[in-house]
Amino acid sequence: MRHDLKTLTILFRAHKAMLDVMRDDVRQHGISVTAFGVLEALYHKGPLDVKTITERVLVADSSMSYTLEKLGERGFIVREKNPDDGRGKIVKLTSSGEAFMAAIYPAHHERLRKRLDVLDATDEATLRVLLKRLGKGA
Amino acid sequence: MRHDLKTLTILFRAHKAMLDVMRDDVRQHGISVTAFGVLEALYHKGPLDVKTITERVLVADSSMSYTLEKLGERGFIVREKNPDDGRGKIVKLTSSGEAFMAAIYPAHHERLRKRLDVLDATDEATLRVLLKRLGKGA
DNA sequence: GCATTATACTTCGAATTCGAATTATTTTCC
DNA sequence: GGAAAATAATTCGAATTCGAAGTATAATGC
Repeated sequence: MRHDLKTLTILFRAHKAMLDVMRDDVRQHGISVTAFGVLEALYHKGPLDVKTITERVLVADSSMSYTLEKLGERGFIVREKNPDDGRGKIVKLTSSGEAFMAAIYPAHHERLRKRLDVLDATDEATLRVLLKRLGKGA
Repeated sequence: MRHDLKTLTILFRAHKAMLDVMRDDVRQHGISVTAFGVLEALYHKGPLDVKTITERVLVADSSMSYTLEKLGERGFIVREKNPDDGRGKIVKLTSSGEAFMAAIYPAHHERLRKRLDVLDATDEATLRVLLKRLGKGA
């Protein structure tokens, strides 16, 4: 019990379960989970630089460039030079991207939230504490 | 606190943290996390059919075929027809695969286990219970 | 026992991922 | 104030991923 890695297996399984819900959901709208994550960040936080988005969405820098390119082609975002730091870019939702999220986000949120509701409020809070500790590492 | 999806963010972050530890570790041995997962299953459980491995390793069937092909090319596994079910195959470690795992597994295990040790035994047990509930879903 | 349906696995093509190298800009610090 | 190191983002090629379709075999039900 104390020195096996079963906890990891269970963590990965829970992650996969939630990821699959997300994937099934966003795929109907022709978008990847990563791309959705980008739109979601912008939808909730407003314009952000690429670095900040990447930190939130947890992919490699190069994957983020790819994803932003795709979202740009689709007309959901634009990238502008950051006036405060010439190295960076600011990413914004277009009105089309905004409309897209307004249309699909509520149902998406609802579906995931329902899934989380297998835990009561206390358990959910406990889970957060423990996972945070694990995520931070040493 | 009760109807946001922050718990998901934290879950994904913890998952990513552990995955990155795994990736850094196994990449030094020129192997992917998925391929390592296959070898690990076989190393601990003995010969298994493809379906069983896929359930443990959590990838699409087609990804498993790809991974097994690669592991075969590398001489770490063989696939044999399942005598009890003509549709299936039994996957076995070769002696080379066995030796590979014997060489690298202990340090890998140790590294991950250390990471889990940020939680004490009680917390780890609690985490398992909660994650299991989440993984099962409705 | 034969047709239907389900299951195990593979193949295929396209999308996404990563890591390493590159470019451009900013920060550090002497 | 200029060289060296750090940071932001992109490009590139290769590896891995997925989902859909295909093949082969087994189980089901009539």
